[in-house]
Amino acid sequence: MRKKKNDYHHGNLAESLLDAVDEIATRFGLEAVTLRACAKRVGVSPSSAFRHYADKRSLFTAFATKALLQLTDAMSAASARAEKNAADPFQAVGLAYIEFAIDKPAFFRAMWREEAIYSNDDNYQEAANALSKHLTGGFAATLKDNDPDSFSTQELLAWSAVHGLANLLVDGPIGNGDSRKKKLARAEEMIASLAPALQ
Amino acid sequence: MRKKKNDYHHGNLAESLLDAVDEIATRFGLEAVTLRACAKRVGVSPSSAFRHYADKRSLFTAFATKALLQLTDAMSAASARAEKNAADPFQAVGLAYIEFAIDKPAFFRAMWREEAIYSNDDNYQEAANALSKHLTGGFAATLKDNDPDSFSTQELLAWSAVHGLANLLVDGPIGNGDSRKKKLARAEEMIASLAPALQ
DNA sequence: ACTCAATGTGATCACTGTTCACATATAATA
DNA sequence: TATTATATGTGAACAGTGATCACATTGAGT
Repeated sequence: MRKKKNDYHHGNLAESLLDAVDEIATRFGLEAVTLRACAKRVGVSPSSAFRHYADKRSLFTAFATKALLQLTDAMSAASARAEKNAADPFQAVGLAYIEFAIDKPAFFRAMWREEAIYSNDDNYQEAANALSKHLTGGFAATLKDNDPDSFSTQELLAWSAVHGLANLLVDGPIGNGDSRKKKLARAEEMIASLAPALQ
Repeated sequence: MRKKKNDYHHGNLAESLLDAVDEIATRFGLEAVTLRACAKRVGVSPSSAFRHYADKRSLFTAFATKALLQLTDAMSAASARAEKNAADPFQAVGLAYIEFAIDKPAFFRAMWREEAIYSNDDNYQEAANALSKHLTGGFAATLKDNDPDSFSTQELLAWSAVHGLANLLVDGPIGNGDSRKKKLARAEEMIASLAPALQ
């Protein structure tokens, strides 16, 4: 969204660049995301990006941070919805996690890519901690939880299973040709089968 | 290993380049792996790499393939060892998977990086299938298995949990400062806790 | 109306993957 | 053994990349 008259100042470049990352990554893959391509897509000169991000890695860090926040929101929403519907909350939250990975693979891929981001960035860590807290708090308050500040074995198992399937679906040999619906059905099965280990 | 007298022909460039990828990725991360850096490390001109790999992505594909083979071997070995020692075979195989991820993060990261490899490459697919077969065959013959050609829910759960924890350890917020021993202990706990879901 | 900090530009740099004509070594053949 | 053919390595180039910096343009606060 540029202003009408004066194109010189964009007005919302920092955020728009993140959108550009999303669009390019979604269409051509994260590897194809180029600072110049993002700038061009936003309609701005390449060097202008550096007024908002120190370097490419910083841009990716902001993108990953956004991903963490979105996922946290999705889990909260799923948890609330399940509570209202008296549905199984762990099933709902776990499914939301995998749904996010399937629907927004660019965000999901960027989220934990240690090598492409500054994982000690303040905003990033804050978002990561918020997500972790969601999980150590009993996987979004769906599991019994003794110590809210560290992962119990069961919390770790729950996260690992969900995170693992999400990864296998996005970047692995599982469900390659399958429809979204089928993938989610598969995920639902898997999560359900986990129940006996989460008593 | 160069010949002594005539440096002109390297003799084993294709394989040596893969070693260079490993070394550079292990030291500085996969993102830092550059064709020119690999060539320099091997002591050869940058363009010579193209006699053996069509492009950088092909080199990465070969590297990922090597990773798949190594992981398959490690799982086989663990399975055999467990059988000999009458130890729990699933525990052993799952732990071998995570051990591989911890000890060879460069290989583990490259293995399924859909966007950086040609995942339809013949050799890659063959190696991926070999690994999958290991798993659909009952997670390395440790789980009861009805259909060896597809993943049962339990097989999928087992792989997801192990794969997920491996990813969280390598590229995630779990066990960041922890020692190798502590990470493996954590993994062992998690795998053990999975047992009730694998009946 | 004027200043000044914030934001965008264009030229330029070193480095990257890639190509290609050419150089060199090994293997095959005569 | 001498000669050829094939495989392998080289050096100079190319366009595209992230990054820097002096400069241009703007809008907010005085």
